Amino acid sequence: MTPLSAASGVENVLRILEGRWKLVILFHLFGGKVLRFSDLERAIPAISQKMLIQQLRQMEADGIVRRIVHHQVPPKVEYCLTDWGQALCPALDALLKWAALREPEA
Amino acid sequence: MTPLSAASGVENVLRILEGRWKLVILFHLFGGKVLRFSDLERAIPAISQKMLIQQLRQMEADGIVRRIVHHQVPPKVEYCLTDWGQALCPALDALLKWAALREPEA
DNA sequence: TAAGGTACTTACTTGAAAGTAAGGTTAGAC
DNA sequence: GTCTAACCTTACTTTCAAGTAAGTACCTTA
Repeated sequence: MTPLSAASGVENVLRILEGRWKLVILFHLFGGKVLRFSDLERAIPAISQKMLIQQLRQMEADGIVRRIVHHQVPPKVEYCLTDWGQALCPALDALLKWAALREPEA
Repeated sequence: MTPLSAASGVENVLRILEGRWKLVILFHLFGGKVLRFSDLERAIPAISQKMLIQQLRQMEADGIVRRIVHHQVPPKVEYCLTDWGQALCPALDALLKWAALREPEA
């Protein structure tokens, strides 16, 4: 395993997490929660509809979010994490623990 | 711990890793290696001097890289990871393991 | 004296991500 | 008949990281 291959493996992971709003969305869905589009809008007031859907679509394409459409009028669409998405939790925890290791600066 | 505070904790970590070249540099320095500026240039041929130094400076400011200046002519400057920087290794491993969990697509 | 090695700086350009604002579809409620 | 709710789409602008290219300082060696 060369430095470059290891780096690109991690880069692929970061690319999944890197959108401006993805982590916020992720943490709102952690724990098996199922939320409607409008629930997410309300939960994240600063996000625009365009960004919300853009991030959700990317996360869906990346396989961490599942989109459930109920064919109704008015529309009802729900979002939740896939199993793989849920499995991110411990890895993110490892990052937080690492951050906590930092020595307080002088 | 709200979804927003957890997300921003992780965002702070990602900000440290997010530069275009930081992970490559990081993996070149993992394992206690000490490299000169020119060693890194040679190890990462695609990087420009400007980017190399920019990323190194940011990593130094973030506390994951240590810069050692030897006052000589021609100049000699060495870079290595801080203890905290080394401690990133298991956390990045957790991300790689998560990536490996992904089910092969149908 | 001039050529070269090392570690930078500086000025300018480019491109992708994010933000802003407005429009579109559908069907039942009034 | 037009209003509203819910979930988007589209067009345009802004911002910021990254890329390119050239220059600088310093002493040494030929």
